[in-house]
Amino acid sequence: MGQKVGNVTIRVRSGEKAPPLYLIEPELINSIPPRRPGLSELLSHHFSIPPFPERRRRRINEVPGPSPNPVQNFAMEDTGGKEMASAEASGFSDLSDSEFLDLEDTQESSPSLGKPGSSEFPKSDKCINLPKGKRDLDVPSPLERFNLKYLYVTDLSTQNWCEQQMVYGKEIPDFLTPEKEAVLNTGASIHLARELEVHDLVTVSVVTKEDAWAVKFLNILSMIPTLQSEGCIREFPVFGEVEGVLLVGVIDELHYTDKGELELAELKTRRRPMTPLKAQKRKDCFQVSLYKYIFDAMVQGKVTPASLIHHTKLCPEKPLGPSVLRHAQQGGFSVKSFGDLMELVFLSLTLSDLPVIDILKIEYIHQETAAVLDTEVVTFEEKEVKSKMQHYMAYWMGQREPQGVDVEDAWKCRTCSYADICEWRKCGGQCSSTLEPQAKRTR
DNA sequence: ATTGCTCAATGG
Repeated sequence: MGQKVGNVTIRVRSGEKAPPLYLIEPELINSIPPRRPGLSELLSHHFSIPPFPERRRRRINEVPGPSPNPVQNFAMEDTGGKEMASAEASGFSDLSDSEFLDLEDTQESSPSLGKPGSSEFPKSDKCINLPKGKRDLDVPSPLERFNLKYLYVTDLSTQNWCEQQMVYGKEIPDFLTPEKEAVLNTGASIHLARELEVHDLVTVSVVTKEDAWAVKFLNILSMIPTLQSEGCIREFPVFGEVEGVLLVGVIDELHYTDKGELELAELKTRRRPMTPLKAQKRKDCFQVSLYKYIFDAMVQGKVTPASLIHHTKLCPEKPLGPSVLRHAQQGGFSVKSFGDLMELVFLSLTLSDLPVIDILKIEYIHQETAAVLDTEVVTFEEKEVKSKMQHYMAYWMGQREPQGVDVEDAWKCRTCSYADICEWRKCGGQCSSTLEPQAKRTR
């Protein structure tokens, strides 16, 4: 059950000596160029580059599945796994509570991140009278119901597309048509190829959650200097508290422009050579806006180790696993515990003279031809983004029921796996069965 | 789906 042993990927700058072990789906192997040329060249080869035998690996946790993986197998340290499991099961352990006493710092230093009243994390069952949002305390919030300690950025952008669909996706595993799956795989493959243009990937076996996060931290530590020396970095991890909920994500690409502005570039690949619809753009704009919001908070010191620990229930004292430790030392970081590394990341983020993100750019390209279909430069509207986030988080905190799409967006249901069972649709879209008749839309 | 019950994203 709880054994989370697995592998995660670490980003290694090109030119390192560590023999790169690429984590690639077998079917993606052909898409990996031998000398990492640009995307267009890659695509022109129609994914027919000879495979690299040593790269034959799947991307992530290889464990489950009928056929035993030839490559991996992390020695499964049961102790680690079970410790975690029990810690998680208890939800809010007294132990972790005691470590959050200095959370005031977080709050004080983060006026814009997390709203004022957000110190009211569900403190065990002590929050008998939660005034806000008239939430029924007998009913667990969606966050609790799904056992989520944090959300992904893409959870929120999916929520922007259709909240009801996102909810169904959490409840029921999505059923994808082969066509849809192929589109997603191609998209993932293109993104992977682009990532490999700027760095190699190496596997690191992890035993604990702390290890997995440590790898994320190592990636941040190695990417910041690259970025600051005018390099382009891809797949930069971000995390931070937003409206009382921890949001976790990965920025596609960051680089400085000729003018010295820090630009976020998000690539969206499309099956058909059409410009994206408004709804698609709206969702993608929201996604990159969230990235900026979180990244800015990180470099401004508003994302503290304490807040991360608070949400994730990670244990700073936990020693790093051998594999992770090896890579840390290889990177020149003299750290022993997970907490050490976390502090180092905090310092690196805040003391590297990283600016906030100046430009948000989204590029839509055709999967088959790599033709640019559209380029969107997003204006970051903080107020708007924030109010959207509040709206979405209100659902997660159990302060309101989920909503489906508005009538004019009903076309989205055409490709939705849950259309047949969708309660929102059954109610004719606007009426929400259990809610007061507030058919007014908020968007 | 690939795999989750947390190592996010892939697209419509």
